[in-house]
Amino acid sequence: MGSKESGNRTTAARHGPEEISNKDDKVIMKGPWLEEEDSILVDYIQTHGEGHWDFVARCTGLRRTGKSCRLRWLNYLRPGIRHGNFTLEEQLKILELHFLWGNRWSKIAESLNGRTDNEVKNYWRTRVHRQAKLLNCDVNSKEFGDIIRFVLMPRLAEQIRSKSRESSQAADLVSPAISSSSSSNINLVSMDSNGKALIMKRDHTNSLQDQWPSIQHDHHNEDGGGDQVGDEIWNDENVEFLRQQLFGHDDSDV
DNA sequence: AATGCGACCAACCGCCTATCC
DNA sequence: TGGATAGGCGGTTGGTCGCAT
Repeated sequence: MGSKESGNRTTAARHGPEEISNKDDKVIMKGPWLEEEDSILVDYIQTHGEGHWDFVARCTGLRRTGKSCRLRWLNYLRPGIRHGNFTLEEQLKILELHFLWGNRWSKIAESLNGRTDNEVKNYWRTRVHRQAKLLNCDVNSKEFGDIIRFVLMPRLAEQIRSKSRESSQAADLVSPAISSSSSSNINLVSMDSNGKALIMKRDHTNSLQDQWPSIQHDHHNEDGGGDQVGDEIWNDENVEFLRQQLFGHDDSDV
């Protein structure tokens, strides 16, 4: 995901696991997993299947807790896991689904092929929180939620559409964003010819799905993904755009 | 070259729920 | 029915890296 480190990160190579005695005086390992531990776990699960994690930990002789084995498998070793940068579509989907479901990371992750809840959560807590801070907003505030839904998301949708057009791909991606559930009306957003957001009040009787069909992701990269360098929604251009929408002027000191 | 700082992310923690006995 | 246990999930921590100074 991040540009700083990616791929098969076995941190134990740099800083090994630590032995801890638990309350039963059994030694358990904590910290980064060793490659050897990984292969033991993978071998076991390929033979016996997932589940019964405490049993797995005991049977394999891994001095890990069942929980630790489960986490390592689900977040790292499981087949089909994709690491690397989120694509624009994935980032947009995260914003959309977070609006719908809140911090239901595992539920959101289910909708993103090969991504883990941990990755989605980390994305939200690093990127989104940071941008909220830069915009002087509380990430949980209605103000920030609105600016994401009514300004950033339609803008991204348009960017994705143009990109799809460019690459001659079908791109029936996103319809206008919808307001927070706390509001009695639903705000519909579109953009004027200058790219300025137009926020309109809507009747709340229209269903969410009617107004904003789900983003389609069939076309996204299945073979490793996250390779679209530069597909960062929080780029300078978009952040500046958000600032202008929020504060109505070019204020890069905010 | 050394240092400080922010970003990133793997792994752990603690709570909640489901299941079993 | 209720206690024990395992699994699942969201929140948090801490190590590492890259960049700025």
